[in-house]
Amino acid sequence: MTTVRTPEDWPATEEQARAVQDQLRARLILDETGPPPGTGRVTGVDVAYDDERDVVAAAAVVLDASSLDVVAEATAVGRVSFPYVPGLLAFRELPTVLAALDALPCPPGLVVCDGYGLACHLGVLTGLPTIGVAKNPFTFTYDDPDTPRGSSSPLLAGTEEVGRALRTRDAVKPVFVSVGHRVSLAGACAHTLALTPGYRLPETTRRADALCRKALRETYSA
DNA sequence: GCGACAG
DNA sequence: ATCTTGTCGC
Repeated sequence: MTTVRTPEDWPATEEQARAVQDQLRARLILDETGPPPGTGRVTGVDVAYDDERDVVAAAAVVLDASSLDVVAEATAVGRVSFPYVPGLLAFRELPTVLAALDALPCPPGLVVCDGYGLACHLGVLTGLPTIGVAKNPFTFTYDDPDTPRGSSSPLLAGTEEVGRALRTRDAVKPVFVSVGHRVSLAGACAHTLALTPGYRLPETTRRADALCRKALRETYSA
């Protein structure tokens, strides 16, 4: 119910993919604050691969934003539709993620993605508010944030701030938060902190990661 | 030009 | 992402 999928969104070549991404960029909404952290629902999405068999499994796990309890979940399995090309991850991951989101019995609320452009791409395609939380800085640079949880520092592409390195646990490697669609960077960081009461990574991505791995396993045992 | 790089 | 054992620590 949230999917918008047209043929031109899923190009076969790198060149076409870049052209599609350039088109989608114009539809990004970056002037909204986003939903208040701790309210409504928050959904994590993730995918697991079996490159041997060319299979990809995606999961979407919906949490109550206040309690962080799981209120719904769905999975989808498909074929790998695009190679891993840094900068074009969305074309590899999103087809199956969209299928998993479609299979949910309720609206997902805010969606949390692993990685950078994924959240932007998914947000534009679905209209949903999205944010990105990555485990690595990719090609960007940053200075180490202060030790306490909640500290952050700019994530930079040259001099442009493209996100924040955000400490979610005292003295532990930060996560890398970026905006997706319809949520400010400050809002994305606030959501990330609300989703990390006990671990470095957001509960959304932890739950989605576990579920897509299980879905991939069960693809063979069932 | 080459290498590295989210997942 | 995935391949992979044990190990240190709360």
